[in-house]
Amino acid sequence: MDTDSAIAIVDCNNFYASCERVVNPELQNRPVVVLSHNDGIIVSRSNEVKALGVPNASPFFQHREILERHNTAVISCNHALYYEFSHRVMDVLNDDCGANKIEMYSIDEAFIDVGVPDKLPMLGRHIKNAVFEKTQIPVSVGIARTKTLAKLANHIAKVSTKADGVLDLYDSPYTDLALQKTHVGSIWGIGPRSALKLRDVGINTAYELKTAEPKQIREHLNLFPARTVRELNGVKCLGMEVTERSNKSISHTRTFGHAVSDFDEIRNAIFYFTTRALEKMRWNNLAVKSVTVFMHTDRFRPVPHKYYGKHTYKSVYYSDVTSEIYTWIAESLENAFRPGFQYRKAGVILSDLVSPDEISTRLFEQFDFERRHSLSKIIDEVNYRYGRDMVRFAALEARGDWQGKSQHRGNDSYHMVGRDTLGQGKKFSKSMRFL
DNA sequence: TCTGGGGTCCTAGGACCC
DNA sequence: TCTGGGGTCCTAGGACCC
Repeated sequence: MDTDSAIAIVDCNNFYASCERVVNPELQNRPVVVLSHNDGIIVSRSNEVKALGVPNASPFFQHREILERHNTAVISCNHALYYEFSHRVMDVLNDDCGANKIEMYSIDEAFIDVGVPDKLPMLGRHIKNAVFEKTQIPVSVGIARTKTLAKLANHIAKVSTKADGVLDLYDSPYTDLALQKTHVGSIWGIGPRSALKLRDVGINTAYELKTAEPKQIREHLNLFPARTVRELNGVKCLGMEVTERSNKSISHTRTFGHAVSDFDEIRNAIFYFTTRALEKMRWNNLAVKSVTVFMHTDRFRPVPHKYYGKHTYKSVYYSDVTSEIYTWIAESLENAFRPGFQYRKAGVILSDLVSPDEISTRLFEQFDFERRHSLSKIIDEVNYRYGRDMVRFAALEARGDWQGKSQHRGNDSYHMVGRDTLGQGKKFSKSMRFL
């Protein structure tokens, strides 16, 4: 790792809300919120909504009134749309920003190793302008010696009118001042729990954390915050992760529209989740050895009986064959399910993933395995081309009472765009995370 | 009435072995 | 009453991120 090179982080402002504004310009002059699945919580806010004091990731119903009073556009999330814009933004960064290396960190953020150019602020300004010109998505750019400091620079660039979206702290005399003005909980990697513990030992600002004894930090927190302290001091501890890394787990989980206690209904949901997760797994060319099924009762409101059920089935070999993995899931489901509870949420997690070339040959079953493997692939293909679950196994009941509803769906046409562009996303598939 | 979903990494502690 | 110590592997849960 080049210890001198500067790291920029480019972060899209209010990404989901910004995407919605690009495709619907009438939203430009209105406050905008984007809601999660089932319209449960707010996952993206325009600046106007932030100014109203509505926090991110908070339940929509708690803020409905104030949002309506301010004529806020309320929109159900449309992931296909955000994927599409994510690719567009990443393409600009790839082609047009003097990058040595790019790490796509999330759907709306990328770290860029920009080497050691003469005029970093000018480069930052160029990146911001280029992305906006070509995608209409506003971004902020933070530049520094380490990822943690770059994140801080970005944070300030977003809120400071003087910075106007670009801040360079690479060799800046203002770095310590910026750290003094920043609450320790705003530092990347320091969450609410750690911030409380640090407060107990008299550390409140990022600057106090920077100048703390690493040993003292290790005594109170764990390894990661200790690394954060060194990063605040300009020592690179977190490198660029440029190479594609395959997922360590793939999951599909949902909160039900209402409480469900019937086994068959839970079973339908679980097999539906499994099917979605397996599609994603095969799309990423992976096979699985461990599957987990879980279900639990309502976390937020009192129920007669609480229950958190979970079971992991560990196979002795890997597979990517739907019919086979269904039998593992069925066993986990039987183990995790207890009758008599009001379930509110359930899910499936695939872990212990590996690419199929590494699957050891199963001599005695080889023929049958190959045959079923091809069948799974064919079903994926048909569903991809003609729509979800056009072809499916008898175990899968696609629709059920358990499904919730999104009330604020807008134009659905972008769902097709998402499908068409799935392939182009491959090179960025490494650490895709979703809000 | 209405409280998300998809990830990663780290650690403490139990089980087991010699 | 006495009742090792060191190593490894596994797992559940915590913390964090977007």
